[in-house]
Amino acid sequence: MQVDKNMINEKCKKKKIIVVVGPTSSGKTSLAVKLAEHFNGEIISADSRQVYIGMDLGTGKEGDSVSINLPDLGPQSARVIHGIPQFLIDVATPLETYTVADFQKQALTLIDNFANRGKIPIIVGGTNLYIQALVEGFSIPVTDQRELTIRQELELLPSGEILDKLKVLDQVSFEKINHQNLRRIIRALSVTMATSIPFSYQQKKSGSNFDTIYFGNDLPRQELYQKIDKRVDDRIGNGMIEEVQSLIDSGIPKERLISFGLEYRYITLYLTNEIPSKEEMIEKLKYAIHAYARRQLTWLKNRTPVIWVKNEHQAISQTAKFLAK
RNA sequence: GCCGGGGUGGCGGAGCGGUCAAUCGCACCUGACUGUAAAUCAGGCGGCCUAGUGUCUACGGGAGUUCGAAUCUCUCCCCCGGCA
Repeated sequence: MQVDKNMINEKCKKKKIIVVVGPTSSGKTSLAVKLAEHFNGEIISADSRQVYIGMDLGTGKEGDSVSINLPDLGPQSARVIHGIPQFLIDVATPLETYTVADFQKQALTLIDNFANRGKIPIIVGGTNLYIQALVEGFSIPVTDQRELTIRQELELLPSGEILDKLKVLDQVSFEKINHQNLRRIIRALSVTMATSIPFSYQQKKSGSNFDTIYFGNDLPRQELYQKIDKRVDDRIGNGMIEEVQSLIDSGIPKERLISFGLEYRYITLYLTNEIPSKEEMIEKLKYAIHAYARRQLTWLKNRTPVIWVKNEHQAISQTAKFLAK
């Protein structure tokens, strides 16, 4: 009984955060801005590509680019829409590697800062891993130079050898991760080797640090695809190809751009003639984005309790209840 | 009109007498996911059901040959190229 009471107190102490998720092109940003306006919030972007400076059209950054001086934290780059700032945009160069762990740390810092200023944190973005890591408090296995070196060495080995090693050192990961998925197999092995602790034992959750409500815009699949296609056409018209060209010109390696996926991948392939025609590139890009949207939905479907809304009014009334409780 | 080539699943495209409900690619559907995650990877994909070495309808239409046809023959329809 006493335990129960503590748990309730604990729960009440948790910070409330609002999270807007959903597939690309589903209108997350505008929903988030509406909620922020309505409930005195500020936005943290959870988008693994919008963090990069100079990748604007291709990632769909919106609003005016500004620098905001936050107490204790100093100047922060942000984009402002209708007076609402969005943080964690333009925080790294495309040559730097920005990871979930960076996001987790920076978002946590910002949430504290928001709390001090009486702002409700609204997390919006398509990178579901980032959101889950933040909300559920993933303790992410350490990566240091040693681990990176081991990883690079492993990448040169034949897959059979890599699998044999993993089987010996971390049976759980060996069984859990699909053997074709070398990227994840190698990461599990390199962490295990670098730390001498099986990767699978290190994937802990500290539990939810927050009292969280999730929203997503509910859209029929066909309508989603149409919006995606239109958005691609519009952005091409607005100079997205030129943006990628200028990234190439500024010295970002083609392989790096290709590794970003979607617009950066397909446009780079077109600019380097690996995809000969513009029409073909655009078609492939659209289909790739459809597939990406499906992956996002799969993720959410099986692990996130999303309230799917038809319009912002539904989200606003649900949020009002959530904040009042 | 004549001479060639061709009509296969939502699309592209294999198959050219049996092991074909039909290789493969695309679209589409489903799933995995803890320091690259817009990444990386896996499965499904004619209908039906008691879900199976089950059943039905299928390779432009029709008629044949054959134990057996998407595969051979005839005929009709339609496309493409050449000659008129």
